Amino acid sequence: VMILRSRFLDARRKRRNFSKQATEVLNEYFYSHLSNPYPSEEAKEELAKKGGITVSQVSNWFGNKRIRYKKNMGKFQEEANIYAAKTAVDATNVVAQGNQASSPPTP
Amino acid sequence: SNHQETCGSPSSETSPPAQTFDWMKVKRNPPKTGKAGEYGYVGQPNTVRTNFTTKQLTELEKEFHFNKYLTRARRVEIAASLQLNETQVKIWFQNRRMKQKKREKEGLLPISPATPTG
DNA sequence: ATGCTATGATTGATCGGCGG
DNA sequence: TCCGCCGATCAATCATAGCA
Repeated sequence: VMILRSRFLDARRKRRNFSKQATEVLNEYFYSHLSNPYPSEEAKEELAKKGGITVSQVSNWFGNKRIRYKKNMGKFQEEANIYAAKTAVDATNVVAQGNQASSPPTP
Repeated sequence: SNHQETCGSPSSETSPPAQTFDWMKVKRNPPKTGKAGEYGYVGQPNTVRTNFTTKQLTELEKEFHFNKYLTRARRVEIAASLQLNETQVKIWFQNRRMKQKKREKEGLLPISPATPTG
């Protein structure tokens, strides 16, 4: 078999989990835009900058997050509640929202 | 430059952030890549992503370095040569071009301004 | 060490929009 | 009207990281 899957073991060999900061920023955006978690290219750049990761990584993160979220919504309820409380800027009621989707109130 | 999509029918709005929005219901149609071609016809859509062999990938890569874009004629040749559909060859080249574009873009400023956080 | 889950990356293929 | 391409995304899978 040899499982030609070898693929020369691409680059995904050694990966590092994102920092707490990055994960925090990404989740905040995701759950505060749960009705439409599709950040624009511009928003991705913003998130990438804040999280200290690349735009591609932001895209990958959202891609994985969306798929895994809808695949098993129940598993994310707890997480959803946590972030929903942090920032509630759901687009379902966006009418005249200003622009504060990002500005963690210093505790 | 994308869809807007308004929530379909989240049911009760007085519930926690557990609503079901349209994007959660999105479903892709199964691939119509009726591989086969060797022993005849296989009307049964693959339903699964085709796994290209190392050989096929090597040939496609080689061709890509020669030409980033394919002509109809060339596509037919390669498809027959590698026993793939013309569509698969076409799609492979499109994905390959996008991949190249991404690589070029990243290999330009992946250098982040120091991150002492480790 | 062993086993399972979480997660980032890769990639064949789809979706919608454009242009020829 | 049909076809190819682009850009974004989906969906399945790979391989490793992390935890018990």
